[in-house]
Amino acid sequence: MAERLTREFFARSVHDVAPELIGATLLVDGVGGVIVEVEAYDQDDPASHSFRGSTARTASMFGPPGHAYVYRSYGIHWCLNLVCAEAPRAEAALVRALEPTSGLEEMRERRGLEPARALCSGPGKLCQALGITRVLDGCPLDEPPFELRAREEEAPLAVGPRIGITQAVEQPWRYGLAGSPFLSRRF
DNA sequence: CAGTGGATGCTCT
DNA sequence: GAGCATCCACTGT
Repeated sequence: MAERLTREFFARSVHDVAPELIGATLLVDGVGGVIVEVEAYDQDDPASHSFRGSTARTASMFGPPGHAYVYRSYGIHWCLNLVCAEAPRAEAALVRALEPTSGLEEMRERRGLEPARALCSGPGKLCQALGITRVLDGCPLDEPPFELRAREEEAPLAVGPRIGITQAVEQPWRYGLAGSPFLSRRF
């Protein structure tokens, strides 16, 4: 059985943690799958929510590592981040896509009938499929309802620029499982 | 296919 | 009151 990811794993630079998350398993109440795409955001990054300091919305990104930072995007979607680095650093990895492996029926109930490759292929989609909302903002990742397990083997990485941002567009801080059909977009 | 625009709510200026 | 770390439906090839 793969090792559980604890606070110590996340208490490092997001630029070290993010690529190691590819291939890890993320479950919420037993529903989820294998992480195939993440993006790194650090505090010196104009595209990061932590760039302009702590606010009510971003407080959990400034909290201890190994916790969730959940925010609403475009008024409609929820997005899940895994908080990295020790305070006062504020870094996080945005989980952008999963390969669904567990609880497919529940995901389809939440998102409607879809092929497996479309259930979690985007940050808003996977939060809907896993039932992630603001309720989980600030919750520890090593306790229920979360279950987070390390990858069993090193994963072939794809790297590229991040998606949907207007600042620091050129930084290659998007990581994916090379060749996976479950990505939000091809690299 | 690719490209466009609407929905929607909350934060910050 | 603008602007979003998005998604989907709709258009036109």
